[in-house]
Amino acid sequence: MQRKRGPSIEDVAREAGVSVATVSRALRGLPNVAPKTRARVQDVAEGLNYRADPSAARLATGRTNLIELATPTVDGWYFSRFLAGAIDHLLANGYEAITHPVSDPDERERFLDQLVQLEKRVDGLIVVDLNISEDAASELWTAGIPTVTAGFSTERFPSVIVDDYQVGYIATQHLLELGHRRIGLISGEPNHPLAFSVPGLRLAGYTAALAAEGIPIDTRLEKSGKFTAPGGRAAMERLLDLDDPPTAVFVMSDEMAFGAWSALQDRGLSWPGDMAMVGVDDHELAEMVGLTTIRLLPHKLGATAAERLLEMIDNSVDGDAASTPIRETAPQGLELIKRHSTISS
Amino acid sequence: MQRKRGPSIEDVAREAGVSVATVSRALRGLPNVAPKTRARVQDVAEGLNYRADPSAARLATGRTNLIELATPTVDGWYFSRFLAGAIDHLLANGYEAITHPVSDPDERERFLDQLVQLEKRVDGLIVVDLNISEDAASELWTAGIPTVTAGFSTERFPSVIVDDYQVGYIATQHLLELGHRRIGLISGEPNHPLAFSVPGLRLAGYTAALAAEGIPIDTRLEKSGKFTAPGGRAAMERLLDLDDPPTAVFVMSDEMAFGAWSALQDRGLSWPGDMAMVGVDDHELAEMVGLTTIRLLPHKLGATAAERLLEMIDNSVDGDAASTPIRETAPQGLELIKRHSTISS
DNA sequence: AGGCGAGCTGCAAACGGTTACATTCTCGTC
DNA sequence: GACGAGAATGTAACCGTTTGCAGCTCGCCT
Repeated sequence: MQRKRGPSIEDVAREAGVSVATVSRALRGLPNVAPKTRARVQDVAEGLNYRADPSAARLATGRTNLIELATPTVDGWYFSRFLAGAIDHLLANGYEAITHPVSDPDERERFLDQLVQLEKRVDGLIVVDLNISEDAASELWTAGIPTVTAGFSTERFPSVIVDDYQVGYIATQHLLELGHRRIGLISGEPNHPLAFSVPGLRLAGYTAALAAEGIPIDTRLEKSGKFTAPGGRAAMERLLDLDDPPTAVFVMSDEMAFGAWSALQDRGLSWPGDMAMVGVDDHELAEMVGLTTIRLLPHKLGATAAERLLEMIDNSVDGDAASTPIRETAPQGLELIKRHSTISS
Repeated sequence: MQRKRGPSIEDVAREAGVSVATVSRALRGLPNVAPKTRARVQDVAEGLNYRADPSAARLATGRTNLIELATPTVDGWYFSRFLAGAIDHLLANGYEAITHPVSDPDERERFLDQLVQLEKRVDGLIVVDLNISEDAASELWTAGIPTVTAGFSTERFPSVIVDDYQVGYIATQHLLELGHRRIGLISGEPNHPLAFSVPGLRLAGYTAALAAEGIPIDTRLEKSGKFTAPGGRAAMERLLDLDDPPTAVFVMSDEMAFGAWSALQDRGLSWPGDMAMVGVDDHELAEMVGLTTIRLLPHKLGATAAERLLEMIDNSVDGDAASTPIRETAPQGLELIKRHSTISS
């Protein structure tokens, strides 16, 4: 039960009175085609409503012009912007993007198992925050799948990462500079099966900043939850329920921070007086509610990742001269945006 | 300069001592293959690290197992959730999703021009809120590209839509019932080049609800801006700058409403006393700030659109018996979620 | 006039699967 | 032991491009 097939290159060739080779060359804009021939071929193709079948071209060339983008979700604030940045860049360079959310542990398992299946399906792969093991990376490598990772890095592939340790450090240091000494932490799930390293690194930065001031770590001030507003809200409630709540808190994402903020509201508390807060991301709404945060610009990160990937693909064409993998850290730098959640107006 | 090619089906056939046809059948799980033969083939394939080339299969079968998803953006709250819902459904049914953001007018022009190019590239298309003309739809139809539209509808293709007229009506009616008589409107760009019909329909509902109460329309109370928080904020500021601002406002999206809310905050105003507000979407944060809103569940809409598309594809296989296109309105109904932005606690 | 190279074009072999149709087994049955 | 049906397998055409190589045509130079 085949789909109806349209005209093929052969039909165009016949109609135009040339060979299929010439049609192919003419339509793809290759040189060595007489201008009038090209024009005639184009006219015929137009008239016949001819459209080349990419599957056939892919089979012949071995290139698909498809890039796979794997992210934990497609609808989180951070990831959707990362995707937007990456896709824009890909589209501008003649590639199409296959987006592949890998949310729960099961899916992740399946995804990792079948990673290498991507071999002939796509020209390249961008993996965001889904830490793949070095073993899996090796498989990808030997399978010859150009890959760029974001949010984590492997031995052989280029990566685009945020210095999450610095994120934690800078945020915490800011609170310390304001005189806070009891600083809480609202973390994304640290040992989530997706095992992305972001929470761990930010925690390390937070811890180090405290240690640098000689402040003992009190793990009761560390709460975690999902990387969402409700997650942040629940975590903040648990902090507020403590006998001796912190005076400030570092929240690992703005969305969590919004949730945390609403927990404050519910109890009639406000920032920065009752609780200073710094988030991460610089969500559009952060400015609206006056949340101090660290700007990450995921859109730009995505674009950079795509850029690196395309470079990698271009280079792998001539000679497998795979130079040392670039680990590109926060191409845009980290910017702390100070607002009312830490500094009273 | 070809990419390195892996083992082909022929290599497997030789090694396993069978024909390529048998390998093909064995690996795809077709019947009429002796169990032991199948096992041997699988072993050999495994040992050789064989992976079928989808391009070849696509060429032979004419099916790509690819679906294109075109949306105005990939990172808006509504669209990213729509995509998530659609992609989940597609993935679960063996399809991959190509996401294609079409944001600015130029891109839209290009997209519409090349719509028909999708013919042999994908098995189906979902177009969200990018009103395509009936002409373009006809082209798609004659090109035989199974399509489902969302957010708008065309003559021949199934569509999944929200009753945006009702959205406007219900929201406004709610405000009327609370006794408001001067009700403002904060709209998404009504004559945005993307020309999606959402703002227009919601406006019509708003207008009708007012008319039903015999309230004259005051267009000075209608402001519009981008479908974002800053857009909503700016619009609200212009409303507040009026000599005689409204006592309530219907805002066409929650994100805009958040911006509008922050404009209130800036002036020391609060809802529902100074300004009652109802939004649309039921964004996660709506609950946190207590925003009354109309729940849309884009995730479910996306899933439904994908479902309809796959049905359409399955049906078009046997007989072109294209039954009358289904126009499916808000499969989940419209729910008004009442919160503090309209009803004091 | 003959030679030569550049510019165009064509031929035909891949690329790697799928599948209609033909062929060969394998048994149970009479 | 011949027969026949159905299961298992093989043969080969086909899907629609790309591209290396060869051949042809001209104009220009000597």
